[in-house]
Amino acid sequence: MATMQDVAQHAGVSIATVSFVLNGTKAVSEPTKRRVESAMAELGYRRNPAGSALARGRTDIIALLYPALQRQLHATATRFFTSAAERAQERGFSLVMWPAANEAQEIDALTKSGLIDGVLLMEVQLEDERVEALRRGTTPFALIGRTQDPTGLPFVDIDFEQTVISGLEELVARGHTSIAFIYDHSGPTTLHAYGAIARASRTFRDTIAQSGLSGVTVDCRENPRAGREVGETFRERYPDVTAVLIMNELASPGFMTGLRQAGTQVPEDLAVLSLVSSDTVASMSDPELAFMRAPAEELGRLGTDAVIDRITAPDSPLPNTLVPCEMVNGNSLPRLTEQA
Amino acid sequence: MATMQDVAQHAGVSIATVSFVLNGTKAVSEPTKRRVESAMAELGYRRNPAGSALARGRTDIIALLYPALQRQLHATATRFFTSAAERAQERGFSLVMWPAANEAQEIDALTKSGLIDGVLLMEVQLEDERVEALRRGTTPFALIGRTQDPTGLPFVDIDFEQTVISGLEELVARGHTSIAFIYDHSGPTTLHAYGAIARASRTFRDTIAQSGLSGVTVDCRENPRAGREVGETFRERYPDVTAVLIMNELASPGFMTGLRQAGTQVPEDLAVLSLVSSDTVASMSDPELAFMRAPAEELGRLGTDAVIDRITAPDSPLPNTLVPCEMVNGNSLPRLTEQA
DNA sequence: TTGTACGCGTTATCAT
DNA sequence: ATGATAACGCGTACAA
Repeated sequence: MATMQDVAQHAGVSIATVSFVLNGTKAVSEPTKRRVESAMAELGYRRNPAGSALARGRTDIIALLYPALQRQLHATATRFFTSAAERAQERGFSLVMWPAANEAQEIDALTKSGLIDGVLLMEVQLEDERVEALRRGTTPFALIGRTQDPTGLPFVDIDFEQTVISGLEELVARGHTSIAFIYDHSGPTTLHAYGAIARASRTFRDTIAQSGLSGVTVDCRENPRAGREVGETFRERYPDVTAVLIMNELASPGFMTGLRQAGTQVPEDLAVLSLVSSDTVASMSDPELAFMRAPAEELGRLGTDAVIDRITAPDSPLPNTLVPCEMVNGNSLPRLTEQA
Repeated sequence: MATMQDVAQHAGVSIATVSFVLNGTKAVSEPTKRRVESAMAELGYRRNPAGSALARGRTDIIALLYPALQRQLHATATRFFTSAAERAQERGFSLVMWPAANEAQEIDALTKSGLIDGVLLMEVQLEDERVEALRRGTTPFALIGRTQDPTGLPFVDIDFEQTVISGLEELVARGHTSIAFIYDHSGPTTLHAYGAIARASRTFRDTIAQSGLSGVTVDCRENPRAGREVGETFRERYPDVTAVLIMNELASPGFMTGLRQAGTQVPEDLAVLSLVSSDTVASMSDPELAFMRAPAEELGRLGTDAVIDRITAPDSPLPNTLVPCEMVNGNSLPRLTEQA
């Protein structure tokens, strides 16, 4: 509750001097600096954010927008959040998770509220009205993910193209030539149609075509029950397929359960590789899933850096970093040595 | 960006009048009220939160503290968050999820920062230094959960006692007399030792003793892999047990997988009821788990109401509401009619 | 190097 | 019923 005024009196200096040592705004002689600092310590002084915000026109608060109301907040998203928050703190900002904000209207309300200096948007769709809303506005922002044409937008994203290619290589290295790709097809009419899926599925199709492999795509909604249904009929519907890439973290445990239910052995009858997943979910299945781990921590950090850079240096170049997933071995793929 | 000054000029009134109509502080004649309101609309005026916070000494921001860094943010927690945020908005507050804050020190930093009017604390342990920190401080708060002796603390919580009793009744009604209770025993030395587990396990023991049933408790860490290990050896280690209560959402899918791996049929060989869980996780297993659904939405609302009441009416009685879980049928219990 | 003084946007008191 | 105006706590020209 002590104010700068109190500190100034206690140290026998003016309020301006206190501000200078607090913010490093101007040089202050060592002795006075010490006096001020010990006065602050004694009084337990803390800067009042409201006063500071009013004077500077900034709050140093960043909102992480995640459409949790519709999408399940899965383990991967948690890792984004915590790493982003840590990085923000390192740079003197508070990053908090802001609820809702699924629609452009809510974005406008949030940005115009003045409470927020910047926005970090997750789960970006190919066509995303929230991105348009941010673009129209003046609040600094960055995307974790990207729209169809991210030109002129600051973003960091998973390198889905590279991830799918790497995943396919893992399968091909094990001799597979008939491969299925499972993901949620619900399409651009739903919230789930984010760029991740569009980019990954396109890469799958292109790579399959170029390499003379045989590939099919299989639809599966993002919940365990849907995964189970697909798993139960998979062998029957796709008898020639020997390997699966599944990019659907929430459905993957169900899928594995469904396979087992139908007597399909993994990896003997079917090899499975889960794309863009996490240790927690991968280890729910038996056998434990081999998976490509989402680089959540790194993207959280990079995303936070991107927003803060937009805030503090609006003229800095737009970041557009892509980070691939990292392969983690499980027991749902045959061992490579068998083929080598 | 329009200020009250702008609105006042536009409407031909004083800045004070604008404030009055904005806050309903004092009566204003209909005609002037209209003029002011249309001026606000035209200019797209929005109150500046920093200015307001400075003048009122309040920010109208509530922090939801969840130790996401150590604990997985599971589906149930998401439901808490969204319902709490909704309720806060209805009452004119912003509720945001604040990262970290696992330790008393972080609580102090947060509450003294002045950014926050109130705190809603989740995952409360029986002995919780964070609660002590809140108690020492002056920031209004409420708990979702409770400590060993919650006297004098504002809290809302799941009625674990009732939930366990109801769960046992479901099993007894199906003729089971030898029952296991699976949960994480890691104990008071870890973060996981929160009141939920302590209360539930005590109730289990007490009820078993009083009713002449046979019961055992089984340790299992909160991750799918641990669940699987327990599942794989369960039948062998506890051949007489015919029914299981499992209060460990993260481990439950692994447990079911482990049972199946070991050839243990559910519910024929073993009936399973998951306590304090969610649809998403319950439906990951096959057969789908019968479970007692955590009343997350209701607790989120009640918790938010509790904090806001502490803020706006510090003399109001301390809330201490308990809400039991609701039974949801799955396929992991035999049908009741078989026994009736 | 340090101090004075004004402005940031709102709220609330005290006049009128 | 409405208007002037003094806080609220901090940042920063501008002065000294």
